[in-house]
Amino acid sequence: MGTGTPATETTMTSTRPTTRNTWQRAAVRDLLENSAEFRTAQQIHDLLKEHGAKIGLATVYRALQAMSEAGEVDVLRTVDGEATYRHCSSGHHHHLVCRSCGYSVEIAARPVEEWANEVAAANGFTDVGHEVEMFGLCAECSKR
Amino acid sequence: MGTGTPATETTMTSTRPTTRNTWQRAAVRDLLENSAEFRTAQQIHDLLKEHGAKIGLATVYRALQAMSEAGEVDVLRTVDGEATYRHCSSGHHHHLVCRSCGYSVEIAARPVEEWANEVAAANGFTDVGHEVEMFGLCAECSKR
DNA sequence: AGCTGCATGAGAATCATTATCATTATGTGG
DNA sequence: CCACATAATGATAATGATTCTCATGCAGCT
Ligand SMILES: [Zn+2]
Ligand SMILES: [Zn+2]
Ligand SMILES: [Zn+2]
Ligand SMILES: [Zn+2]
Repeated sequence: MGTGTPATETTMTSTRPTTRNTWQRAAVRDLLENSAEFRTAQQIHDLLKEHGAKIGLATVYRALQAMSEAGEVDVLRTVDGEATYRHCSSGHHHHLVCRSCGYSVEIAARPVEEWANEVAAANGFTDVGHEVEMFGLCAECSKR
Repeated sequence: MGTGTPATETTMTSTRPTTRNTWQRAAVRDLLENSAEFRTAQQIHDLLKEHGAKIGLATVYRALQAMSEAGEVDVLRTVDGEATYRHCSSGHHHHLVCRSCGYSVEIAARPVEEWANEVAAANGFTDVGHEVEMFGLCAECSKR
């Protein structure tokens, strides 16, 4: 996987990622950083509006896209294909998600990582990645 | 949630799922059983038409939906949320999929199953299931 | 303050999937 | 073999999420 490098060089002044700081993106980021649940773009949009933010839906989508490309958020698909986003710690990890309330826990899976690589190699595959997600009922939701 | 139970009882004769055998469904089933790749509904539709079958796209979707509910095929989502289908052996298993040609291999993961259960229990989760899929380049596609 | 260009927002446009609904044909029973 | 009840089909409209368009706005810099 290559790293996207914007090549907008004019002279030799600034080589910044040319990404601007708008309150809209900050709002999306803040909301995600204060939630332990996976949410859809539309849910996020609704929540922001409830908080009085006058932000467009397209902007939310763009912010989420940018953040996911930057590795700031993880994306999961619901059974019917909807994308859900959650702020996540950097680095490789997986999730244990409550299928009732959306609460999720990040989990490391050292043994699985190795197993995955072995299986891949044994089948002649290269450049292999994997997706491991677990769904269940959290302790809270189990008490019902 | 909940299990859909067709309640079309007339007298007390047959409680069959009242599912009819049409050549269209047979065609979809046949095509899938002769392929080791995950395909989208539209790809399947195209392939069928190329084979001279005069079948509607909606019918393909319905056939796939029925088959997946019956556990005859597995469904995977591409990164952009498209559903792909493949005929699969019955029983729990996972996949190693080529992200270039779609070729895939079924894999058992005994160790992973146990690991998953442990992690789930350790976090107080119940009724836990998991999704484990691996994506890479198959031996063939790697030679390029 | 003045510029430049990415970002925003409202709505149109896509695209996959589902719903309609009139028509066809499967499975059954006579 | 024929008639019937009805699930299945197919052409098309509808839905819903995500992306694109483009005129206007604003962040970053001089
Ligand atoms: Zn919960
Ligand atoms: Zn991993
Ligand atoms: Zn391949
Ligand atoms: Zn498993």
